[in-house]
Amino acid sequence: MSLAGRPTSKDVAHEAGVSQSTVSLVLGGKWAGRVSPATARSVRGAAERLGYRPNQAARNLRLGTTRTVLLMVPTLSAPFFGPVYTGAARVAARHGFGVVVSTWPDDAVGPADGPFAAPDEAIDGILASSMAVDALGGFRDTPAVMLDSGPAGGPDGERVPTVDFGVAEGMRAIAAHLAGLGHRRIGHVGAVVDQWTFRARGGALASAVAALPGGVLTRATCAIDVTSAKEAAGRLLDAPDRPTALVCDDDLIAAGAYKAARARGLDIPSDLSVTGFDDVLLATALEPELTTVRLPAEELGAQGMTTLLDLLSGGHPSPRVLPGELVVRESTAPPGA
Amino acid sequence: MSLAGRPTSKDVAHEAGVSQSTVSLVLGGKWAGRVSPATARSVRGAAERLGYRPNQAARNLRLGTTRTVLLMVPTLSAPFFGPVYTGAARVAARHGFGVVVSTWPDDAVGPADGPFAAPDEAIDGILASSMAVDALGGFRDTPAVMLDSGPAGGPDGERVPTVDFGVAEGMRAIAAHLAGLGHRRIGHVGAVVDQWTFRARGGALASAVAALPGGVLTRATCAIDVTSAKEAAGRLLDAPDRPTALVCDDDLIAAGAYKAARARGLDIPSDLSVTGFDDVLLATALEPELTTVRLPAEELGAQGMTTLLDLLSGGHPSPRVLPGELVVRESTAPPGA
DNA sequence: CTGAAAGCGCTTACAG
DNA sequence: CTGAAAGCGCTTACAG
Repeated sequence: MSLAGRPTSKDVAHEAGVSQSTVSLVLGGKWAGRVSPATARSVRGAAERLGYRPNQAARNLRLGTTRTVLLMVPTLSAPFFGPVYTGAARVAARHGFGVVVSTWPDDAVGPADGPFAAPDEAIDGILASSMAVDALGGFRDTPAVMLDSGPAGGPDGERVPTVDFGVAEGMRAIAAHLAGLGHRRIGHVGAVVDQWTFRARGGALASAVAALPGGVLTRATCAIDVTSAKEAAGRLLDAPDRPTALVCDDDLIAAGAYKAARARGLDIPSDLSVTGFDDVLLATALEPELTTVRLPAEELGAQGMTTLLDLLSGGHPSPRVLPGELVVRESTAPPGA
Repeated sequence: MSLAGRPTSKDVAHEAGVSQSTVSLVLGGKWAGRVSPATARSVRGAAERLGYRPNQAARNLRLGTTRTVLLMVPTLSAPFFGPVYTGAARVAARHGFGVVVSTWPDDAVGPADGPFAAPDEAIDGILASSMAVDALGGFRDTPAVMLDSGPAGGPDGERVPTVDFGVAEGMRAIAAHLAGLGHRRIGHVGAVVDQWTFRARGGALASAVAALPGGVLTRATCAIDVTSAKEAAGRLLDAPDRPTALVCDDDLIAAGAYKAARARGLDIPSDLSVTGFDDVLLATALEPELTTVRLPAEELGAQGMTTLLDLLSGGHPSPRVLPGELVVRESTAPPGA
């Protein structure tokens, strides 16, 4: 065993009484028809006994790969992206890959290579989540998978594998829930963020309300923060024929809508129904607890990594869609209940 | 230039008309007195022109290091740890280090090596955040820095460098704020989590109230979730001589306290003052906005990584304490206001 | 002050 | 079916 304490393939070879090549073949799973089953077995046994783990640096050097994937997210401070990372890192680890994160645009060094600067480390692939259109500009040559960025994924309509949430379907579930309760005048508090998911949410809601007999949709937009959301929701509530339900693009926006309602003496849900989107921790911390659509964030990361690994090994993964789930809590009720 | 498109130190050597060794010496910053300034300058110029970036895999293989640090956190789903990672990764990247995350105990494979299983990848060091005592058991031989784990950091009282928040000081600020408002009967809704930070919070509050003339402290504990917190706060509010202020160990617990108060028809802050701890997004989403102590999570990660890097290069970093900041919002007022 | 050479631990043609 | 050898790109004694 090497002095540093960590056994190498040479040690395994010595222990098993074979050559280093044979060890590599067996442990790399490429021995079929090239090494006798008995030899293979003894190599495995030796590796096990020694607690051998291949040196990734050597492997990477030899293969010219890094076994590192870059996850690009808008921010890690929003509660949504922690789980995305967790899911991605979990499946990456199972395949001996590491995940480094870069946030955008915060950490971008400059616009030289497009929105993103080249990463410090060399990487094998990119997982880009919730990006604005064409954000991937500078990385045309690196295998990439786009998450939560729409089925058209990729700059210039190039085919990039995608994993998305079924947000339109989720929004339709909210609209149906509200319609079933008797709501007809719906207010949409939308996020002014240049991301596919918000366009999809807005579009789905508009169609659903248009298809509803007597349905009327009003709309105000805001940034995804409580103050801005409160102000936008207030505009909707102060209009004549105020809506009986406010559909918010995000749970945090719903928190702002709560404040706007309370400031006007409106009770939730008896005077006003409110819905969110995402189902983050906040949803059950609010009072009343928020009716919203749960988006499986960790699953997005996991499926995204699975897709990227497939792509890296030469596959042609097809687009995936992860359904959202309507979670009915206490913030919705029949109008004037 | 190598075929793959990425220049190597050989390419730089050729471009500058020197040997590979000289390139390595210059770019590694070890040329003082060994290479002439003129040569050094020309090497730098060549590297710049070619856009040379050293191959980390080769460097790691040669040096026997991985330039990878493991960040261990209880979970990435709590809003606190995303920023910790961000801060750590930011300073790591500046030094060519990557950060991999493992959550505990979720991802632990088994108790064979103590609470933590050996990581898949070889690593150079560990950053352990908010761990229970002795959680580091299995890693005695790896350089580690403990974050948010108390100044006594490390198993068996071994000296492990630490970075902590000034939570006692923060809790004293809350107590002083409440005392200044006129509160004497204080209820503590504490987290039943085996972490230093919560013991420190509880201890500091107990001392502060004990030192307050006429001060009376009651106490209930709960898990860090809204339902459990609501129940614990309720017990305090239902006791005779109910407290006029509830000091909560965490912002999420404060959200539960809000619910307990409302369920009893108590207005915040006129009937009851409530404080939180951490200042996560939730604090301003609640109504009224929460008075709390801001803990610089991203700074914790950044300082922790700085400390670990210092340790890895042979230094003896001394413990650091990051002060928290009292943020007074709308959830506190004089009793009976 | 500068260069030739060894070697980190792997994988993969190549030869037998 | 198995082994000897080359080489990935670095850093660091060592020789000059």
